[in-house]
Amino acid sequence: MDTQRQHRLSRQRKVILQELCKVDTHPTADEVYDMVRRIIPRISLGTVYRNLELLCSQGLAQKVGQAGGQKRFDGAPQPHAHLRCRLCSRVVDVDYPEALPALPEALAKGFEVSACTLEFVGICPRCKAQMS
Amino acid sequence: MDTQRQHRLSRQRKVILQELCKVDTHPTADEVYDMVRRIIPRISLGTVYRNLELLCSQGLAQKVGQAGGQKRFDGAPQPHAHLRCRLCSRVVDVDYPEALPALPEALAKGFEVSACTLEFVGICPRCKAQMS
DNA sequence: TTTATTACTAGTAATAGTTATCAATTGGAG
DNA sequence: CTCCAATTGATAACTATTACTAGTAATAAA
Repeated sequence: MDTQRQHRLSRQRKVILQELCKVDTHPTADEVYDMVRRIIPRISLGTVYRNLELLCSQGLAQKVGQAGGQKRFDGAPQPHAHLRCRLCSRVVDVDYPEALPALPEALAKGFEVSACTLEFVGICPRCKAQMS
Repeated sequence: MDTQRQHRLSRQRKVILQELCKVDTHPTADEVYDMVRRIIPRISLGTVYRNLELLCSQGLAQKVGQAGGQKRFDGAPQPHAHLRCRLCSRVVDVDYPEALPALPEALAKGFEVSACTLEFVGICPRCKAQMS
């Protein structure tokens, strides 16, 4: 564990976070790559991956999406519910009215719980139309 | 869409489902492969993947685990909450007391919602101990 | 029963997404 | 400015998963 390690705010890192926060489409790594390349044309895909991972570990972003599927990133750090399309994998935010549920200590099986994700799965309007 | 396609219950498929249902450890595809190989030594990994995928699509199993991470499979078809370790990726079941939350129609943004996953994320006891 | 058709399998090759490596560059503390 | 660890771009390597293929087994049709 290198908790000592310092981080710097490179131009690349700043732009990646800015662009990620601009959208609520939960882009994949290479969608972020495309967005950032419009500003820093010579940025490399590896840098994008590296920074998205770092931002997640710092709690400035989070990963969403299907287990096993391609990663998608969310620039909103506070927890909120998601709605995922079973067919096209698109993820959209949902304003879940109640607070996200908490887990009673007694059921946590010794885990130190720090977060909770709530995801609804279904078919999005676009895919539903295409199935006609 | 080949909704017409018939399915057969091959020995391989039957054993894969049986073995998956025996455990509550949410194994990865190649953990299932190891389990099944003790019974059908010459089974191929591709067959395991193919059948796990099919079982999920039939609602006889489900995928769990971290977005973007390695797939893990759960032989219990009814929805239930999970507890995932941030460090070792292990997933355990949790007896979440209340019914899983539902999403009001008005917030579904046109999605046809068919499922909901609730996952608590944290550090498992084993990893917590190792960090000392 | 034979024949035709379809689903399935093992084995293997191919793919896609992601991570690791490394020499060169850069941010930021002093 | 000077120095050095953090970071980068480029590319290679890796790993989980999927696709392909020829052969086999199950079911249906004749």
